[in-house]
Amino acid sequence: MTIEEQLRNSVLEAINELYNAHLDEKIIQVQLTRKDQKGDYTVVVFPLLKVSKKKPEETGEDLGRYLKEKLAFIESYEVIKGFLNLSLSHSFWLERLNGIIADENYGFEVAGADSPLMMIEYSSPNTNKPLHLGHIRNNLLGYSLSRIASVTGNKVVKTNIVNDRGIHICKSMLAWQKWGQGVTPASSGEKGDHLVGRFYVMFDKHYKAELAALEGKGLSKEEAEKQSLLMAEAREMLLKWEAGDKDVVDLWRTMNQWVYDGFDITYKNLGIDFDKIYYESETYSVGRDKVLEGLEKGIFYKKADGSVWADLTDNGLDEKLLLRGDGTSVYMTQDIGTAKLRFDNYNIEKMVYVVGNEQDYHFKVLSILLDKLGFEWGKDLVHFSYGMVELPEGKMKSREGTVVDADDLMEEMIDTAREMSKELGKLEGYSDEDAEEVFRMVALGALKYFMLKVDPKKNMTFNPKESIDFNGNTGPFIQYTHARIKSIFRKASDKGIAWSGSAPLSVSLNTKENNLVRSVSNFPNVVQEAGAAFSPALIANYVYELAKEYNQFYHDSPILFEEDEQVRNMRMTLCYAVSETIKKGMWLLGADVPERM
RNA sequence: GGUCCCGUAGUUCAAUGGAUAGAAUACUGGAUUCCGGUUCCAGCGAUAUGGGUUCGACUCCCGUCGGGAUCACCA
Repeated sequence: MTIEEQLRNSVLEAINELYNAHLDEKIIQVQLTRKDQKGDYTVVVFPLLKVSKKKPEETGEDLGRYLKEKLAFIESYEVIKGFLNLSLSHSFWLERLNGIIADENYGFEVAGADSPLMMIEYSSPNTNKPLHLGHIRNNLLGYSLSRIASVTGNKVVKTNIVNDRGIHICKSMLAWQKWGQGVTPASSGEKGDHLVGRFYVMFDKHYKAELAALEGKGLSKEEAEKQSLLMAEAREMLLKWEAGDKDVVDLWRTMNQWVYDGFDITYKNLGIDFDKIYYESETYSVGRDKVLEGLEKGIFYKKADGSVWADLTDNGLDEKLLLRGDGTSVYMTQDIGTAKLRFDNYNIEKMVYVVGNEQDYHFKVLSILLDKLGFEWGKDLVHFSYGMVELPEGKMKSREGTVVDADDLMEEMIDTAREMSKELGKLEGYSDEDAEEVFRMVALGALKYFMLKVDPKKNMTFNPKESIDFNGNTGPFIQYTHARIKSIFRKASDKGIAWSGSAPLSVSLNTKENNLVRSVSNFPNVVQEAGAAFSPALIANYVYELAKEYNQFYHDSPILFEEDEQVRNMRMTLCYAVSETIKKGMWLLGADVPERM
């Protein structure tokens, strides 16, 4: 039972005994006491006034007296306005501290055999262009969420749907055929996804030129689009692909493989992975079958040109295209098939889609369509909708070439980390490989922390320079704090200063020490909240706060220089607990912490 | 135009309906015999706007203004 739960139960008891009343547990508010007040936990008295029928101060006083008497760990209390602030005894906190460091999984609720299964989809790239900054936020959110879910009592399957077919893929294939002159990643040394992306852009350029030429002849934009030969060729290619035309399929396989090889490198560098990958090319036909089935059952309808639609006007939405006039599938079609396959493959309790908020409408529709098709889980899908990433210079626009490539960004961040670390010169004795590993940790830690500290729902501005600053609310600042603690322990063994491995219960704590123990002790609550709210940002903000608190403690408390052995052991225990908590918190963000940096 | 999301210090971000709206950065001033000064302390400075609900509103409701997304035989 957590401290809050104990307090909440005791408050309920108190209300029962003092006022002969019963209240719903939910309205009892127990929270950590604000830093500027004396105390550890605060009970908000206002909601109790209706049963106490007394003034807030008197009610708080009643409650404080009762709790202090009943709970041995309450040392003192103070009532300020409508708030009852409880101070817990130092020996209680110290005992707790020892319990925390003895438990490797403190704060983590590991899944058992009966735990619910959560499937989390993220990344979901198209195989026509390389990953960019927006994908990075997606991947980091998905990966962090999966870690958080895995330590809040869920079995987790990380999944990815690769959008490897469709008209957009045909565009890059066509461009390569026409203008590629047989170039390959091997022949050019270009990373596969970048090479294919280049041809996608090339198609677009030629297509635009063709449209301009047609419009120059007096055609309207719509007419020009209809008459475009390039687009006609792309559409024809898609038809051939769906018909299984050997040449087209061979080319598709070859070019997709180039892209996969490229993606693998990017994922590896980003430090993320998947348990199960679905390919749209393998799921779209399942979706098409379901759509045709729905058509037979009269759930959907066909227009004169043969296209299949869902009428969602009863749901307050529009009509939605499910199959084109020529019978080929669209995005929605495959998502129906993918969902069906997943629920066939796994005993999914909760399906989470990490997809940007520009697709809010799409998922609303998907959910309704699945429901209409008779899947009882359709309406329970969770669209984890996150905001766009912008740069200090403004929005990324592919047309204007201001898209930040994921590989380039990571490389630049690593370069910066390398320069900064070399200036510090704390890596003497490290091999080049080990040092490079540290540069990577710092660069990626900076990127991940910066992206994840922001509420996922909101749009954000990513500032690469600011993110890797070793000062401020950044990943490197947190990593630095961890490295410094590790340095203390190295120094201790150099100097032959032993650590007893736990804190003596008899020492007293100063305010900063007390706050630190309380913060470390609160870690499990933060993890649970982050799991419930699907919010890595809560973890990030917590870890930062902890690091900052630690630095305040560190600044004015001698640790190894402390002469009182008992106090020294307590402080070293505290240091250890903080370093472990920072490490775990950063792990939940998918970030590593170095021993030195 | 319909629907949805968002407006908090100069800037980037916080705040389960709870106390005097917190940080970071920038700027100004200060600390330090030291275990990693990439530290610590102080100052400066904000809830777009008008109503409503509440003991209590950045938070919930309605209006106005501003920004974004979406409403594709793109994904």
